[in-house]
Amino acid sequence: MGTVSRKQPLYDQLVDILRDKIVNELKPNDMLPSERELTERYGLSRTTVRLALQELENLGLVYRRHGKGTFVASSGTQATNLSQTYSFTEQMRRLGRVPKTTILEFSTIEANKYYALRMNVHIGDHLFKMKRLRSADGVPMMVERTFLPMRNFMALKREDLEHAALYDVIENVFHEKIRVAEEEFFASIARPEDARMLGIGEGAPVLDLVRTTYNDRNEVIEFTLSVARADQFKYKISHYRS
Amino acid sequence: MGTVSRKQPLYDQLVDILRDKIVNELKPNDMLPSERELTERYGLSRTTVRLALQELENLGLVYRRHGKGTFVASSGTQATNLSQTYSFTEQMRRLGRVPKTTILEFSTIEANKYYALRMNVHIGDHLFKMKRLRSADGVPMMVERTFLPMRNFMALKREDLEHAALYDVIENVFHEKIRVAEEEFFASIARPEDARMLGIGEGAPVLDLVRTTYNDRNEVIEFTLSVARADQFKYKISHYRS
DNA sequence: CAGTGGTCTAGACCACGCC
DNA sequence: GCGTGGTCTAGACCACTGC
Repeated sequence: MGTVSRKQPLYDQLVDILRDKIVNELKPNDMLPSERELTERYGLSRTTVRLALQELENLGLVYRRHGKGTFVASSGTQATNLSQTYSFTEQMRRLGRVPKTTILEFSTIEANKYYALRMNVHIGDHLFKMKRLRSADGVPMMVERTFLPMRNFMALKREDLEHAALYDVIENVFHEKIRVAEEEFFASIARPEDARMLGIGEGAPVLDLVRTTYNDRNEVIEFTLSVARADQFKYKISHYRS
Repeated sequence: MGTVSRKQPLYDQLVDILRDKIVNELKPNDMLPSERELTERYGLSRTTVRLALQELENLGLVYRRHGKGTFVASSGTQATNLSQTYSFTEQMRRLGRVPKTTILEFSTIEANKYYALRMNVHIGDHLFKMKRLRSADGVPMMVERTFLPMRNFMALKREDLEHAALYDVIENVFHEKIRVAEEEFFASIARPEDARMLGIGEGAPVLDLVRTTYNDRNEVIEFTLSVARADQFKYKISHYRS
């Protein structure tokens, strides 16, 4: 492929190249080069090019039209769009609020069947476990239970997290490159323990979130179960018709 | 492929075959036949088999593990990936469930300030208003309150919607081309009226959705407020680190 | 080691949109 | 007609898992 190395799959490298172009050079509804042109320009097979384009489509960055081409998706309106970022600290700063994180618990456990499956590790593998309360402008916003595989974060100490964002520690202290985070969420009602910490009533609506974060070798480096106050979190998504 | 016809792509037909097996014969964490075995059994190339498996993975029906195999995903509620969701009817069909829509109400109203703002029309403009109950396999799933601008759907009758999906009517009967749908959602708890219709308790968790649909001239052609059972809907998105 | 999914190639033909 | 994305083949080698 000439301009790229081989530590990542070729289609992933192409995703990065095109994502850069989309973000920095192109406008919504601009057309991308055709698949055959990308094939030629980067010396790839069409299969590989299409893999990359499909990933960009899954990410919502482009839409494809049979017979016409592949186009940059419109970013789908900003405002309270929480789907563009996944760091609580970053989100709150962007909204002009002052974030605060209180570490309620920090320990190590061994993965049971559930965690082994979700984090793609073996049963019995060691994990860091932490519980954190996140607030903004002094108002409790969400409770997070986070699990990290010890193999990647051997030297992690509670103090590391007292004054830095988790993602900063992951990237700057442990040099793990975060590539993608998958997030699932569904409505629920507050369990008593969570309700107390969030300052809401038992049975108040909450949004449950499950986040899995991968590094550039496709290993799970973070698994977090969050409970967020429903009155503080709203998501926004755009989908394109094909 | 022998056992199948050619009206659908081969990988889609394989999706149907495997989805049937998953739903009717297999249990969570059961292993599916290997890709090479499927290749041989159905006379397909591995590329086509992998396309089908990827679709099943996107639908949340299976998960894949490098070096081990492809397995049936657990959980009764399949995660619905927002970035590829279109209509309720299509979504349920893709999951192999039988969708049904009951029209509870059909009338016309004049837009008040709120609807005028959300739908980008003038106060007093005429709107169709309908309330629909959506079910899958006989289980109530969500209640939708939908508003359509009369200017685009003059001849719309209740009967049009009795046996066709709203989006089909919009596109095929009124020739409005849907370009994009924006969706906002947040956790809530069931209001008494909705709880009754959905067959859940008052105060049970629900997901509130607000959807705005645009045609290719960027006019709002649909505005819908939905209330979905939390135990039936789960959403999934991916974030990229840049 | 054998068996699994993951990546990749170099083609082919089909279906769609548009001039 | 021509350029676009959509489907599909028949291979190849790599990377991971588990015995």
